[in-house]
Amino acid sequence: MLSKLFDFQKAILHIDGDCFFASCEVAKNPALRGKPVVTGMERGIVSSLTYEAKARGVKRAMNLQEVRRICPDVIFLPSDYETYSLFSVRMYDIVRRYTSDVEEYSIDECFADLTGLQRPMNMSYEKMAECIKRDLDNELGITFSIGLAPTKVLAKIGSKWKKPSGLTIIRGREIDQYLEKLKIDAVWGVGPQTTAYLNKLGVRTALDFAKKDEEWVRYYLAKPQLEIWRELNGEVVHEVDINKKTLYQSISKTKTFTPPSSDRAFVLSQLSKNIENAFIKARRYKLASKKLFFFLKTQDFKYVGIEIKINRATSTPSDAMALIGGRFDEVFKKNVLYRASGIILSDLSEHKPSQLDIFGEVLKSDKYFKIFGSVDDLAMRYGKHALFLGTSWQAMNYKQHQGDREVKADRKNSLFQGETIRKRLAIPMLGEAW
DNA sequence: TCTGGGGTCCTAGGACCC
DNA sequence: TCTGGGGTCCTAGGACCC
Repeated sequence: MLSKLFDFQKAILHIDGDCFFASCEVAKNPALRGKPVVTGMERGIVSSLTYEAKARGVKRAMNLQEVRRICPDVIFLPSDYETYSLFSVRMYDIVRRYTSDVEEYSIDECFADLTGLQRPMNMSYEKMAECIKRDLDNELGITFSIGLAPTKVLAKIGSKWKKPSGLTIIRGREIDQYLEKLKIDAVWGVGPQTTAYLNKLGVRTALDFAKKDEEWVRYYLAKPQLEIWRELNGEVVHEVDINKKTLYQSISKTKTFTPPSSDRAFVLSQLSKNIENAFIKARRYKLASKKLFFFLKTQDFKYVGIEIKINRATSTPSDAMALIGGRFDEVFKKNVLYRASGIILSDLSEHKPSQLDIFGEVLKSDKYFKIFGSVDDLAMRYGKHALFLGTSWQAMNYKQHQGDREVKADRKNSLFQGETIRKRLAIPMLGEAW
């Protein structure tokens, strides 16, 4: 009797940790409970914040000084991803006590499909949602907001409906009541561009959109929006996907430097450092890349970059810098101010020991691979960037100015040590050529 | 939110082939 | 040289998400 409408429909749960990172910190250290806690210290920018901090006017992406000014007793902590990941795994495991149909959507969110479980669990869907929430809140010391609805898009709306610590059930018959009060841009998958476009077409609320007929949607919009439209109308398009996300499709590293610069050597060294960091990550996951995209971001937020394809996948920055260095000037222009540089590694594959080829390139590349194996070992012992490319030198020693404060570039060990080791291993000063 | 960083997926259009 | 039609693959760029 409780959920007759669900008999013909799916029962999808969306579970969302409330201000997850900050909540993990509080759960880890109960003395912080009730205080304005913020994470993101390592970047000097607010990443996650407790409701106490929010109540004081702190917002995401706010910088350290600003936060200190409006909330002097703030507790600003560095991000601790290891801990957050542990909480994340515990969250998934608790939900899996009820159903194996769990999609690990992100570190603080998951979907679960409860369809057909009332008999085996001897519980209504509502009751299951309540139990899951109770277990999560009690066992993790973090509150969660949950949506229960016939589709993923609607379940997302449910979990956002009442925060923090809400449980919102959207039954098939009640969908319109919710959509009526929801602005279109609050729908999952509808961003600023689509919102502006839909507004122009007279669509303001999620209900305005859901009430359009299919022809209208097909005429004015594309596949992703058509799918959202279906889901808003209670039709399942996006199944809960229990397959773990496997390999990365891409690995990227970007860094903004302040103030912006038009100094070629400086900008190149920033890029070089990003490239090193990207490959450190690639090697950690035993991945090699065949496609490099490097870019610069101008002061007016335009991206300029070039894609370079490689015949043989690489996992070392030396290979990459050899290619990118030669083409850097196709992107870098004199007298232009740049505010960031970045690299995206894609076309990733598992790094395999290579075969010899007739050009000798492989030998050279393999040598680099071995060297960077040693670099990673050294990093484990002495800290990240104990050793780095000559081209990254400037970036490693660069002190960022942010307001009146100096932020040291992340360099834990003395440059001298790095330099010495670099010379001993005869890693070429790639920067010299450019 | 005048803009940090790391990702994924979709699509239009060109190249090339039969 | 001009004429059809259809398929696949790739790329560049856009849009969105956390």
